[in-house]
Formats: sequence, structure tokens, C-alpha cells
Amino acid sequence: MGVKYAILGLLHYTDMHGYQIKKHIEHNFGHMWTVNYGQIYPNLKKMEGEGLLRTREVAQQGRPNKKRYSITDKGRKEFRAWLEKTPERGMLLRDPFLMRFVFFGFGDKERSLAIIEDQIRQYDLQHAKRVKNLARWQKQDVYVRLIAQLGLDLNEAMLNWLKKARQEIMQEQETRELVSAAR
Amino acid sequence: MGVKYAILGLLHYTDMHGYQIKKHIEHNFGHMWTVNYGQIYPNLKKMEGEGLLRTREVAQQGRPNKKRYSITDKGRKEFRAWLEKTPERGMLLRDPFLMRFVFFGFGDKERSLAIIEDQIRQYDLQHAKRVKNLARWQKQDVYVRLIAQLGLDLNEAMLNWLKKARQEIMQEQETRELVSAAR
DNA sequence: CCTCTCATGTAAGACGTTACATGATTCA
DNA sequence: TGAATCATGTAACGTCTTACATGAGAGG
Repeated sequence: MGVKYAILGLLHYTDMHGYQIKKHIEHNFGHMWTVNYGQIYPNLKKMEGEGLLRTREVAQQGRPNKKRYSITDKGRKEFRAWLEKTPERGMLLRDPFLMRFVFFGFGDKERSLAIIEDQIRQYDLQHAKRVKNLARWQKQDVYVRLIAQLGLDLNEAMLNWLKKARQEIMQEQETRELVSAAR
Repeated sequence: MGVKYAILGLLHYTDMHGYQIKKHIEHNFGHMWTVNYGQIYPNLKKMEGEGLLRTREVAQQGRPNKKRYSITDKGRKEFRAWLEKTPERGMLLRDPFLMRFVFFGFGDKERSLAIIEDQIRQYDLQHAKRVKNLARWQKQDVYVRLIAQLGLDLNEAMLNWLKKARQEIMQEQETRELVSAAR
């Protein structure tokens, strides 16, 4: 259900073939969303069968023929109906780091701090990437600009939290050391 | 791979049966994570077969016997190894609302604003719930407390962004109306 | 020379969700 | 009377990921 509407949405901008759609999704929804050909190509085929898309095949030499997809009126109508529905459920956040974090109390403190340090580096890099892309987003409509802003906001919130977490965990360690030193 | 380590982690605190594990996960990871029996019971069975868990059956009248699971040394070892690995990938965020939001430019503005309004209400409710649970979290270790704090932080970031978004979208509308009124 | 980009696709498997079946007890 | 809680489990069905196969041309 996920990729389907992303594809229909993207084809509102311009006709595309599968390879481009993947690139586009990675660029625009990237850092939070991954797609792969195993989802895209079967979906395109299925949607064509349902009359939501139309294909024009473009011959190429030395590589597989391109299939340029465009959205049909039926596709537009279905997309529109989806767009106006109230979202079926809330945000799902799954993060292998956070999953570990809850249980760090059962592990080694030094190792936990190293993993946190690594996450800070990761989010710093992401932040830089997002800032670099900002100019590109600014040319788009309000909604796309706002989504870009959300990416920055959440990134910032995570970074602040990670730094606060690092500090609190280190302090806890100091307290323990003081207690055992006092004995 | 997801539920497995959550189960091993929870069994570090106390022995539990499947029903309780589901309740626990919903309470502790809830609002971002959903689990169902279709995942839990087969996983428990499999993990018992691998020697990571041990069962004691508790007879009951009028309902299925309880199976109280406890973690084995092998389970603890495998959990520990997982805990200390650097997380395999970044945060994955999937949100049917945000998926729509990017494409709101192709839909009806009034409808989009109504959906945003609804999201604000939703996050307000969640915020209240999280605040109510804070006291319970404070009794736990640093890591659990920090995760609770992150929940609040991200909730707040989303709310601020939603309100900013609502305002910007409404203003855009006013500008358009002024332009057409001036003609 | 090697890696990246372009371009399509399939097959197998992992993972997740929904719905069903059973059935007593407790609470509104 | 009806719904929720307790308690286990399976089957069918979706979705997602990984790995494979093919192969030319561009750029470092």
C-alpha cells in the first residue's frame, strides 16, 4: 500500500520510468524511507493492469527498453480519493538504535556511550546533507518546503536529545565512581 | 528480527508469558511500535527451540494454560552480543499522514487543513498520555527515563511543526485571495 | 581497470497484519 | 446484556528485503 500512492503522486509531476521513480523516492523521501526494485516493478505492472497507469515503451540499444509510465484519469481519481482520506494510523518509528537504547542498562556503559557517539556523528552528517539540499526544496511548493523543514526539525531534536543523553549517562557513571571511591 | 530482541530484553526484568509480553511492549514501546500475537507466539516457540528461552507451564481452569517463559544463559549471551553491535541502519519513519502531506499541493486546501487539524488533536492527546505516564518512567533507570523524554521531545517538535505548517498554508491561501480580489 | 550509472526484472524468504477459533470471568 | 480482560494459538494473506541475472557506456 505504501509505494503505490507515492508512485501515483510522483507521476503527477512528470512521466517517469521505474528506475527514475526509485531515484526520486530516495531523494525526496530518503533518510526515512527505502524502496527497492522488488517493490517498484511488480507494482508498476499491477497498476498498469488496473488501468491506473499507461506505458510507452522506448527502445534502447545495449540495455533493457525503457518503459515510460504516465498516470491515467482513473489513476488521478484514485490518488485523489486516497489523499483526502484521514490517515489510517499514526506514525510508525522503528529504529534499531532506540530499540537497543532502552536496554542499555543490561550492557556495558563504555560500549553504550561509543554507540551514542556514533549516532551523533550520523545525525550530524544527515543534518549537513539536509542543509545542502534546502535550496533545492525552496523552489518547490509550500508542502514540500514544509516537509524539508520537518526533516531538519526532527534531526535537530534527535541531536539535542542524544547530547543530553550522553551527558546524563556520563554523569551517572561519575556518581557511581564517587560512591565506590568514598568507601 | 524485531520482536526477538525485545522479548529477550523484557525477560531480563522478569519471567513472562506471551500475553504479558504483548501488553508490555504496547505500554513501553507503544505509540511507535505495534506487535500482535501472530508475531509473538511463533517467535516464542522458535526461540524455545533454539534454547534461548525455557518454559514452565501453569495449569489454569477455564482458559488455556499459561506458559511462563524465562531467559536462559544462551539467550542472555545472544542478547548481549546484539546489544553491543552497532545498529545496522538508521531510523525508519513511516507515516501515512506525512506521505499525504507531500502531495497536498494536488488536493483540496480546505481538506488538507482539516487533516492537519486532526493531526494536531492526535498529537495533543498523545502528549497528554505521555505526561501522565512520566511518573511511572521516572522510577526506571536512566535509559528508560531518557527514552520517555525523547518521546516527549519528538511529540513537541511535531506539534510545533504542525502549527507552523497550518499557519503557512492558511497565509498562502490569503495571499491568493488578495490577488484575485485585486483583479 | 574498476566502479558507477543506466535499465529491467524475478525468486525466495523474512517479516507483519488480519481474522479466526475457543471460552470463562469480571465489570458496567 | 454486552463488552473487556485473560490466554493461547494458526492460516492466509500482504508487504518488504535480499540476492540474483543481464549488459553497455562513462568517468576517474
